[in-house]
Amino acid sequence: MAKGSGRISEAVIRRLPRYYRYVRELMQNGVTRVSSAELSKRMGLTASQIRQDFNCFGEFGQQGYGYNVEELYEHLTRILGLDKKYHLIIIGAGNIGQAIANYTDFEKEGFIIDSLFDINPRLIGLSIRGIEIRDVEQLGTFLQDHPIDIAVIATPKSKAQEVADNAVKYGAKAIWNFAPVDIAVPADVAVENVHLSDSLYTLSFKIRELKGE
Amino acid sequence: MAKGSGRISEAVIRRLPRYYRYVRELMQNGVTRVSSAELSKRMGLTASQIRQDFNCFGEFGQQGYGYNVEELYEHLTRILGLDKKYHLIIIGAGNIGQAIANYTDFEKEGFIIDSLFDINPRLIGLSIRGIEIRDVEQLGTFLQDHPIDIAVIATPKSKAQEVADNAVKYGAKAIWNFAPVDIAVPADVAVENVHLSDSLYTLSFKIRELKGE
DNA sequence: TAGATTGTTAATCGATTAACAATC
DNA sequence: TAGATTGTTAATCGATTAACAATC
Repeated sequence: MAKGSGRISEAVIRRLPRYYRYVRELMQNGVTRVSSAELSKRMGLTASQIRQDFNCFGEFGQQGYGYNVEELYEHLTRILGLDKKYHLIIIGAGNIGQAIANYTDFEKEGFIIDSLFDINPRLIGLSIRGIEIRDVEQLGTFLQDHPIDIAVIATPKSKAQEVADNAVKYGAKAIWNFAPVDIAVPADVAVENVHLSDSLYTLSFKIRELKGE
Repeated sequence: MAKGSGRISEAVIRRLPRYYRYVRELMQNGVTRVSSAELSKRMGLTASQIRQDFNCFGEFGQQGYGYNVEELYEHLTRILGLDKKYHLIIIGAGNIGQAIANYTDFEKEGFIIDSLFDINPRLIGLSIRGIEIRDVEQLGTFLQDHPIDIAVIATPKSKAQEVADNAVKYGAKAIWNFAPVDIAVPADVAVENVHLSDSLYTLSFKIRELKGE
């Protein structure tokens, strides 16, 4: 099977952004080369695993040398699809929706927020960083004129599946869901469920566990 | 080895909050019993895995009957440590810090936010939902008088490790980190790194993958 | 060249799934 | 009782780690 064409396991996918972060950091610090052994020490993984992971996508290193940091960074950028631009909308302009809209780092990475949507008349018409909050009723009309890649779901859980379905119907290729419910999507749509409360509960679990109860 | 005392794998821990959510939903819908087969269909897991997972913590079911929903919910609540109260502080009162402070659901679950902290003089002295924003310089003094369980890190990444260290020094048992850097903590402290950008990058990865590129 | 480190195969480990006796 | 479904053991699968030949 040709490199880069095989199905990548979820475990590997989860590690990719971490590699990207660590290698970017090295690059920013002016480091020009790194071995899997050095990276393994920094990241708390085995060198073996790092080499296996990279080799899912190609041969990025050189025997006796290691990896060229800049090259590796470029590979990871491309693998993650971060060499492209993505158009987003945020559905739900409450706390989370606004926090994401205000977070400028995503835009620097090529994730462009085209609009927010909400059901609340007091919010509709306002802008966040110049991004207009529109009536969620206009979602379909808007998407017909402005094709998007990613719909961010930041509604209460009761509306989450419905607005996600709508976004998919109008061409969204991915759902980034912050509502505390698992969103179901067709097989050709990507979904990431970010469950903040789940994350918090694992902390209370671990606190209890560490206390030895 | 006695039930409930063995080391629980990370994979099981990640599924626990999901079980909790689904079982709570069943309970709220008035369902009184559920079999592992029914739950498996709803959650997209195998019935075998569900039974294995539950049996890490005890024997919650009954042959020929299944699981009593209310009992199972109580077990999961206790397992996750959600039968207790937790005191939190939020360090960094920017977008994410404020969004979390405004999110009232956590409080309902027993996670009490005692204070926010920031470095910005314009924010210090303000309140969010009655929770005061204090000068981050006062973190140590505050924690000496108000012991906390969880420190939420919502600072820029350059300050994240430093404020986490400080929180741990003054008795924090867990770190909930939203800064885009991996926080290191002693072995007796729990940590959850919530990397929103990592999550977003897996979406761009998957979009590319689904397109078959 | 000699030393270093990769890419890759083989071995190990752990997690998931299947099977089924126990029992409600 | 007969049917259903658990708890648990055994089998399978996949992911991680170890080892090492290839090679820079």
